Amino acid sequence: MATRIYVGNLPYTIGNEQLAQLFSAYGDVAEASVVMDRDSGQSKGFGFVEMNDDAAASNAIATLNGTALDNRTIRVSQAQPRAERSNGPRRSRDY
DNA sequence: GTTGAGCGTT
Repeated sequence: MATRIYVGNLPYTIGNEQLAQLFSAYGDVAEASVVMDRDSGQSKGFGFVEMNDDAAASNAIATLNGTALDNRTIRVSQAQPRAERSNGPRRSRDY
């Protein structure tokens, strides 16, 4: 089972590899990505981590949630499903 | 700075 984790309130100094290493301490990280702004390339302040072991993921969430990283108190929780990028909600012609 | 895209214009 894979668990996807949302990590919010991240410092802009955090990258996807640092995020991966942060969570890899609690279990095997399948995927880790910090959301970057497409235009500026800067971190949006949050990211996502996917772990194969849901127990390790839950442990990582419980441990890392509410902890201060750099100078920010990060928010860690299970991620919500993301919109489909192939056929997302079109807002052109919003009636 | 708090839930991810991409779009090249439909």
